Amino acid sequence: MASDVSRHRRASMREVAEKAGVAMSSVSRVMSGHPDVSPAMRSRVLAAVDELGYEPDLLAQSLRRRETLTVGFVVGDISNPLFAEIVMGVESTLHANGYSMLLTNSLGDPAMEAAHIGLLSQRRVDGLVISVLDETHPETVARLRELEIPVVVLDRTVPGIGVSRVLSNHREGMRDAVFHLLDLGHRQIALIVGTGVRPATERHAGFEEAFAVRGLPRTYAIYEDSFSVEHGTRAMREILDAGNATAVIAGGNQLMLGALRVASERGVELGRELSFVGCDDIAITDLYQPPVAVVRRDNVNMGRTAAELFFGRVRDGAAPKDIELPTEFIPRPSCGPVAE
Amino acid sequence: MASDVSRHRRASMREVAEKAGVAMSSVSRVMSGHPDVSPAMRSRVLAAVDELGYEPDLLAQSLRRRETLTVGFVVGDISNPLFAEIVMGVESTLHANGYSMLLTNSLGDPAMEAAHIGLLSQRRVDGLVISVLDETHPETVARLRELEIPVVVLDRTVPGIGVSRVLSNHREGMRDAVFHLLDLGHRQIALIVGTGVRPATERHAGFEEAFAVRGLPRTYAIYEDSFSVEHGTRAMREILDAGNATAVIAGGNQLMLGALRVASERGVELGRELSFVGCDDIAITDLYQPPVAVVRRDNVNMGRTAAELFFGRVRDGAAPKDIELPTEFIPRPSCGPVAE
DNA sequence: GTGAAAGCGCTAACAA
DNA sequence: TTGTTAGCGCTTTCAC
Repeated sequence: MASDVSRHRRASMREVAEKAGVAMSSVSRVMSGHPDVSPAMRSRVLAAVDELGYEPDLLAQSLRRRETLTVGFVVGDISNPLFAEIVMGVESTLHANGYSMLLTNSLGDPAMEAAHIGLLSQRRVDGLVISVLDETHPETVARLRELEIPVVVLDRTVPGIGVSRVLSNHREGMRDAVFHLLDLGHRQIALIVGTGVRPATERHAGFEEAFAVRGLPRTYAIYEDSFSVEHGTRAMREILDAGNATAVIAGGNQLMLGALRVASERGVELGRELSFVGCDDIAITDLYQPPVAVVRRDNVNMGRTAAELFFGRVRDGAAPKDIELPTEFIPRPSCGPVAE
Repeated sequence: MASDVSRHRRASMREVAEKAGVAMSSVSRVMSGHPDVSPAMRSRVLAAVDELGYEPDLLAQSLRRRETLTVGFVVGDISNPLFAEIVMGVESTLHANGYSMLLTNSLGDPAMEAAHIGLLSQRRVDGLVISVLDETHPETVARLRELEIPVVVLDRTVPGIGVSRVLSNHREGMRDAVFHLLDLGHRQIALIVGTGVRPATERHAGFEEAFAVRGLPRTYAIYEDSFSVEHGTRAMREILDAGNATAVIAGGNQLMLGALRVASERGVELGRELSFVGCDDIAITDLYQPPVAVVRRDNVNMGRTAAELFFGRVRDGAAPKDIELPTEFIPRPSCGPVAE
C-alpha cells in the first residue's frame, strides 16, 4: 500500500500534515522522536507517513538544524591500499553513528587538496578527516586553521592549528626492524623512505635511533624522496648497483612495491643474498616468496579511531587530542643472516 | 584583508547584499554568473564578497535549486583494490564536473546495501553508482526501481529496472585464458568462481564456451561459491587434494589471493607443477614468483565511464544505456605446458 | 539591469 | 500536548 503511493512522487512533511489533519510541527515532533507527543497523535501521523511513503528530506533538515551529519574525508590517493582500509574504518564508524562520508581524492596534488577542504567546508560538513599531503603547504594549513569544525589529521604534524590526530608509532616498529637486522649481523643497511611528512620523519628517526641505541657507527645509507613506487625502484637499483648493502628497509608500501619489483627483476634472492623489510602489511607481503617481513599497523583501526576522535569533539565537546596507535615488526623469511 | 575578516564568522549572502548596498537577488546573480548584470554591480558585489570572505552555502543552494551536485556510490567492499580503483575513477570524473561523492560501504551485506540506497536518496543525491551485491535481492531492486534519479550499475544485471550499466567483457578474457591453457596442453582445468552476479556468470560462461568452441569434452571442474578469499583457499585445497587438475583459474582477485596463499603454503611451483590464471591485475600478480597470468581490465576507466554515463543522463538527458569495456588476457610464466 | 517577495522542506521558539 | 510563526541561506519569478 505504502509502495503503491510512494512510487508516484516524494511526499513532503506538509502533505503528511494535511493528510493526518495535524500541524507540520507535530509531524516533525513525531519524526524526530520528541517526547511530548500523545500516542494518538503519534499513530495518526505514522499512518499518514506510511500511506504517503514519506521520508524526511535530510537536506532541508541539515539547513534548518545547522548540521549535516556529514564528514568530509580528503585522501591523497584512494587506490593506495593503506588509505582504502582507513576509509573503511572511517566510513563504518561514521555510518554506525548516523553520519555519512563525502570522499575526495586529491591525486597527490596539494593545491587540489586545499581546494577540497574549501569545497567540503562550503558543503557544510560537520567535520573533516584528512591526511595532509604536505605538512607545510601554506594554503592547506591556512584553510584548516579557518575551519570552524572538528578536524582529525591522520598521521601528520600540522603545526599551529588545533586538530585531533591519530598517529602511528612508526618509530618503535622501525627500531625493532633495525634491531632484528642488526641481530642477524647486518651493518650496511639501506633505508628507502619518503620525506616531508610524519611517517617519513618518524621512520627515519627510528632507523637512526636503533643504531645509536646499540652504540654502532652510522654504517647505513638513506634514500629519501617521494613516497612513490618510482622512488622505490630507483633507490633499489642504486642500492643494488652500489653493492655494499646487505639489508634494505622500504619505509612505505609503495616504496616496498617498487623495491620488490627490482628484486624480482634482478632475481635477487631475499633473505639470502639480501635481507628486506617493508612497511604496511598489504596483500603481497606474505604471498611473496619468501614472505616479506614488515612493520605492520592496523589501518582499519586508524580510520575507526579518527572517526571516534571526531565524535569525541562534536558530541562530548572534548578538546582536540592525539591518539597514538602501535606498530609492530613482523619478522619473516625475507630477513636472514648476513651472507658471507 | 579578506582573510582578516573571514576568520571571524561565515558571512551570508544577506550580509554581502547589505555591505554592497544592493538586493540579495543581485548578489545571487553575480555569484552564479547570470548574464544580466552590469559591470558596476558586478564589481560592487565582488568587493563586498572579498571583504567579507563570503562563500556560498552549497546546502542552501541545493535545497533551493533542487539539486545537490552530489552522487552516491554504494560499494560492497572498499578495501578490495578493484573497488578502490573504481572509486578513484568515479570521484575524479565527478569532481572535474563540479560534483561530490558520498561513499558508503555495505560490508558485503545486502540489507545494509538496501539501507544505504535509501539513505542516499534521503540525502537527495542527484545520482547513484552501485555495484549491487546480490542481483536478486528484492529490497535492493525495489529501492533502485523507486529512485527518480539516474542510476549507474557496475558490472551487474539487475532485471526490470532502467539503469545505465558499465560492463566488463569477462567472457572474452576468460575464453582467451582458457584457450591459452588448452594450447599448452591442459585439459583438466579447474575454475574457482563466485556466484549470483554478472562477473561470475560471465566468467563461468566464457570458461565453458572455450571448451565448446574447441569441441572438447567437459574435462573441467567448477568450484562455485562466494567471491571471498576463503572460498579461494578452500577450493584450491580441494583441487590440490583431488590432484587431477593441471591448471587452475581464479575468477576474481580475492579468490586469486586465497588460491595463491595455498599454493605458497604447499610450495606448489606455478607454471611447472600447476598452471594458474587470476583475474584483475592487482599489485601481487607481477611480483609473485613466477609472475601470475591474469585477465585484466582497466578499473579506473570503469569508474570514469560510470560517472560519464551519469552525466549523459543528467546533462544530456540521454536514455539509460550500457557500455561494455574490454578485458584482456595477459599470459605470464604462471602458465606453462602440462607436466608429464 | 535591479529589487521585492515568495518559498525550497524542515525545525524550534513561543503561545495556547 | 498541539498549533502558529518565523526563519535556515539561497534562487527565481515577477514587477519596475
